[in-house]
Amino acid sequence: MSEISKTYEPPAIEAKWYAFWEQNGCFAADPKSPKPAYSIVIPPPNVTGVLTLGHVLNNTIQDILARRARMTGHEVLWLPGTDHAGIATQNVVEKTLRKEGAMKHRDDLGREALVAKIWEWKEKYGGIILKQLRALGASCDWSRTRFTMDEDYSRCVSRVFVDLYKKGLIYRGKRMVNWCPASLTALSDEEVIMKEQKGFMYYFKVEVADEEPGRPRPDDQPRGGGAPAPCFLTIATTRPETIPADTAVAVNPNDPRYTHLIGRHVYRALPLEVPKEQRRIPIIADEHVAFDFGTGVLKVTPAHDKADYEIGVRHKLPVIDVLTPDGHMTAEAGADLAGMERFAARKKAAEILEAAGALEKAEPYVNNVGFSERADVPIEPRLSEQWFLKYPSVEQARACVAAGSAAVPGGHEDTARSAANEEVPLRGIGTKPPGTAALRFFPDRWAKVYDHWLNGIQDWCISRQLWWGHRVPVWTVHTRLEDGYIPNEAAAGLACFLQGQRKDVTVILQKEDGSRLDVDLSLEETAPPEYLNYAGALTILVLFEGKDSGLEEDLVRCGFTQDTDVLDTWFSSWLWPFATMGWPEKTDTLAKFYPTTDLVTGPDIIFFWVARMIMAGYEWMGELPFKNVYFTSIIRDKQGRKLSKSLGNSPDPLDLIAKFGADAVRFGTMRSAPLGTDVTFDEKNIELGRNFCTKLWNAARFRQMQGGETEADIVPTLLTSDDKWILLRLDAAIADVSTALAEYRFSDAANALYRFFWSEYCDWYVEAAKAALGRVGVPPADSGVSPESTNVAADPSGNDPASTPDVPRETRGTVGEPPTLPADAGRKANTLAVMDYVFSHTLRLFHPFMPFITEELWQGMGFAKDMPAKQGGETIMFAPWPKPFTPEEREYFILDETDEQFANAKYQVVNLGRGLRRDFNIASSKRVRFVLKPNATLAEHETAVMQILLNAEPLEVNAAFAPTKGTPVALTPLGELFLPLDGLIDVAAEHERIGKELAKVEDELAKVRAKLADPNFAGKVPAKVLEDHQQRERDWSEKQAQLAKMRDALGA
RNA sequence: GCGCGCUUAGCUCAGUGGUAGAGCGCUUGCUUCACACGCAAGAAGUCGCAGGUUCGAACCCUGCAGCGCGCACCA
Repeated sequence: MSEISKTYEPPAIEAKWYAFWEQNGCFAADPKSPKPAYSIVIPPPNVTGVLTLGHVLNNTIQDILARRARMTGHEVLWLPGTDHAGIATQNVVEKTLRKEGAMKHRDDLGREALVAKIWEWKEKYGGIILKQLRALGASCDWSRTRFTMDEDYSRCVSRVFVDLYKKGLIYRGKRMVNWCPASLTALSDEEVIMKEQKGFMYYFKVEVADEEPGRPRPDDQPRGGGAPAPCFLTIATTRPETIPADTAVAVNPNDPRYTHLIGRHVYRALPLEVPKEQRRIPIIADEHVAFDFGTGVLKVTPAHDKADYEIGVRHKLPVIDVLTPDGHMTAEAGADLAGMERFAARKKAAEILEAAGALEKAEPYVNNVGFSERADVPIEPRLSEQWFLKYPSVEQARACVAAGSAAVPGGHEDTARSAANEEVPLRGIGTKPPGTAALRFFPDRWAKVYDHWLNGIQDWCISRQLWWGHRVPVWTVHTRLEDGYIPNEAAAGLACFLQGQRKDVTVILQKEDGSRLDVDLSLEETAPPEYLNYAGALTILVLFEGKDSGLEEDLVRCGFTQDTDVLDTWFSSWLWPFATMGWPEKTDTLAKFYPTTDLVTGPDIIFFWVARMIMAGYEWMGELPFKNVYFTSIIRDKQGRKLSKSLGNSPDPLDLIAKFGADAVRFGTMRSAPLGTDVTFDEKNIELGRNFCTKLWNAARFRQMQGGETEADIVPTLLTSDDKWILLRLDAAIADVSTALAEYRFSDAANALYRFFWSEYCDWYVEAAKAALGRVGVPPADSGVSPESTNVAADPSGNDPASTPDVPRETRGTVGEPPTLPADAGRKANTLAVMDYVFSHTLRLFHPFMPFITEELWQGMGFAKDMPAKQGGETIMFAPWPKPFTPEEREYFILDETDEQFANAKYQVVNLGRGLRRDFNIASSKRVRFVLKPNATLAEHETAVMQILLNAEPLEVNAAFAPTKGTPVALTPLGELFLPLDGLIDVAAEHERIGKELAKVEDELAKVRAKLADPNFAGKVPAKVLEDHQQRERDWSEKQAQLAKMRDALGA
């Protein structure tokens, strides 16, 4: 590290080390490795996507997990890749093509040409986000990058489709689905987002029909109290434009207002030009109708409402469709509305009703409307022919999830994680008995959400009317079966051949009603009676996995056509954990790395992806695809809004990396994103990360300036109280960070590191160490002795004041001015050794969070040289993860609480002295005389440390000090600390100052005494608490006595 | 409607029964020879409200209010 700049300059260093890691295969996962496996699959970002802060958060966490796992001796696979993201990608490319004028509508290009264009686009832009992940430092095994439309992957998709079809879980049917009029495709329930919409509730009346034979008109038949029955019914609706599609009016069978009308008819209000008699629709009774909503009369529109469709099925109502796929009115809606866009038509329909005198009122109304997740337009319930899946392995998926983090026993390293694999009793969720669950969610509250969803799932609509995606692998021909023969000989012949010769091809005969005809065509003569008995429409379906051009040609020649739909993107994503590892082959990779260890993803795709992956894992691998799921925070802006491109509140992470450095972005993000809560993005946090990198950099620079050998052995007998203090603080930090990481509390880990390094190591230890190091650049008094020769006559360590002999170099009581402070060579070397020890461990703790700067310093400071090649010698990536001291190590370094307490007492003296400075307006840069009247013997070294930290000149230690009346003084754990102010004494001011402090002390004393005086307290409190309070009482009262004495000494 | 979460310093948030914390911001003083992306010292909180449990509650329980989210929806 020559020519070290004052600030850390990331770009060159990041590029250098990333290339180094990649070139040296540091990210590569070896299935043959004897090390235990750790694996994680990336949630594949959209192939056309660019990096967002959400990705930064998510992938930094994954990288931290992966990097730490390498350091704890695991063979790590972090598998990267991208998702073809059907609708999103096709939208993006279509939009671009339209903008370029290459087409107006996708039909202008045609399916093949458009798909080719999207592939071109993918090749050109598909790698962007993966490159951006590299800039972040992600340690993915790039050689294994997968794409959900890779040939192998596509084969997996068609394979599971065929498998599910054979299992009878996939079926095609005409159903009400969520239709997106913008993307022109069906959507799954999960792709619909309910949003509150302001609109109107329209009340309109319809005339009850004039009578059929034998029935009186309603107004001829007064009920009960003699009030005439209405000849009009009033109906409330938010969608008047669908009136032309109404095929009934429904009331609750138990609603006394309307029971007498059930079975009669009304005249539908629209379209006006249709003769009245053709608008007659029945009044039916259905339990679904609520008494108290609207007027209690429901218009039934089977074509355009899910619930109405079901009513229609129950009552065998006709279906009239008045909406085109792209959301315009059809001719059936009537001349006034035909061709209009649906929302314009709504207004128009209301106007028509009003003009006709049928509209009673229109009240402002807020209701929830389903929106298409991608296109952000209201969806239409629409009756259409789609493919559906009955979810597989639902019961296992429900049984496997337990509550997470809270149940983790405290501990380091792998305790928490291995607990997940064992049958430890965990806090269960819902009805699950503890111990049966194998999968844990962090934070655990998502388990409930997951469970709730699984409880009520509906079949999954998996077909999409798009072109970009996996085409449904089903070829069909429609024919007939007559007298046991299929007239379409070519098709029959091919089907027969396939069923007999091609075990990899599934041939299914389907009857008109959708049921299967279970027949082996190759054994025609022994066909079962069912085959011979059935005559009628027949569909031959051919299913096979992967691509087979020869077979496809044959199928086309014989009149088969492939289904035109593609599959929902998630129908491929749910296979991600094993389809990326070579399934269905039994690969080494699967054997070693499946099931994966952790999954890190956003809670927004818990249903889309997580739940379905769990089912797929059980269904095809027989076990869970991962052991722990960490749900990331959602990042919001300062106004609490989600970050989004359209709002313009989404900073480009690449800009942030360029401005602050990748490590700063990573650290800042992690520090501010706690487990389980949303996080507000603030560039200040990234700035903090940058500042912290600079601090780390400079602390390293300071160490380098001291010279000396790197990582010399520590001589325990030479350790000062400061040395022992920092070693113990390091020990605590190692434990804290390790535990926090094991429990997925990344922000806690980052905070622990920040606090340790900045507030403890830099603020106290480095400053205190300057006493032992002497002045920078000035050779120690006995230079010439090599630093590692620790046997030279050295000052005994300062932790035993009583045994401190005369130290000739230093003047008694007053230490010389700092610039000439001499240092003992042995102690200096030992201090450097301690610094190196702390530094090398700290860098390792930091590495998962800040990979670049830690590698640079690891190599630059020479720590790598001292390690075995594969354990830190080549890169910090494989350096062993620090462990807390063993009891033996504690004993070896002679670490105990006394040293820690003494160091703390010393730092308290310093704090109090600095307080005096402040109170008397003495600049911290000005060296002033302090006098400590000690309450015990102090070693020279300890005095020197306090002198440096106080910036005192001199710090006089004088047990017999007799201050001028009014000299400012502070009570410290090591004695009275005076700040003599020659000639500037203000007795009154000092009197007031002490009076204030005394008041504070007396206040505290009163509080603790009140507690102790309460007989309930002493009687019921645990012994430890009682002792603490008693000690507090003693401390406060001692301080009170001293302060009172000081005040009295000042006189009135 | 059901469920979940949040409410602590000006801001963002830690804090699972025993003396209220951090970062940012603010105030004051410092070009102290690693670092002004820094150092030092400060000011600043009836811990959302009301009850309860307890010797003791920011913390546990109950209720309420406000904010956010998810699920289900009645046209």
